[in-house]
Amino acid sequence: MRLATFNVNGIAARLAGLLQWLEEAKPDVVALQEIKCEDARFPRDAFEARGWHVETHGQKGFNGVALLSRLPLGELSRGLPGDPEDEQARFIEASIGGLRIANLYLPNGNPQPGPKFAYKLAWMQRLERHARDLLATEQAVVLLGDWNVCPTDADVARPAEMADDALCRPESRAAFRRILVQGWTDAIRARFLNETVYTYWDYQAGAWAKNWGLRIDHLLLSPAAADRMLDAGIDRDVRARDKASDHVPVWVDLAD
DNA sequence: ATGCCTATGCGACATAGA
Repeated sequence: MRLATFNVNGIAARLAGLLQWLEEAKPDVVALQEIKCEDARFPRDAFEARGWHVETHGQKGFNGVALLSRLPLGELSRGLPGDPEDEQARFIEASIGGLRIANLYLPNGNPQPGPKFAYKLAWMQRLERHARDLLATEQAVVLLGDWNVCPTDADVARPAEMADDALCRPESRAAFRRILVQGWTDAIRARFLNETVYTYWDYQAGAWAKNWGLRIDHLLLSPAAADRMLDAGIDRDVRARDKASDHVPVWVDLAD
């Protein structure tokens, strides 16, 4: 079973490219971030016509997440628990084929310091609590998405230039680490232990051509899920295509 | 030190991204 995460940076702008990648990569479940549309405007028909089950948690203009699945989705929940006042669409979770799949779009947090960074850290604190609850089920859980955190300097092409960025701040990294050490496996880092791999390249300054990237899209596996991991990868060639997102698809294969 | 690019919205610039 192949599970993937892909920040599409606008589903309307990315529909053709996403459909092409789905045909090539043949994932079973895809977690999308930054669909940038309300639920009613998500191009659900294009996916359903190709055999996908679709669930969305969108909002106008910004943010928004969705799950595509070959199998039906059950026990659906929208929004990260812990703050009923939070109106940003950044989280959707469902059960698919015996797995619990949680799709997140973690706040960017820039500029830092400031209210956006405070929101990021508060959101991560809520995520830490929810991640602990998910682990306590002892189910196979995959917590995947755009985390907007570079876990270490090994995940940043130009660490000196990024040192004060919200994606690299010690507070962001500590919050990520607090979740990781609960017992999650970072699938990509486990697969590429000592390799330099990125999942995002800025549109600006020729970042792709210079391989000035970041590793910010992560798949965290609960112990029961990690036991089933067969392979993981980053479809980096997608970044070179016309009308590409600034992120590329990142995936893991789990034994059935 | 800053902008570099891209997407969206009721749009002719502003905001957000990372």
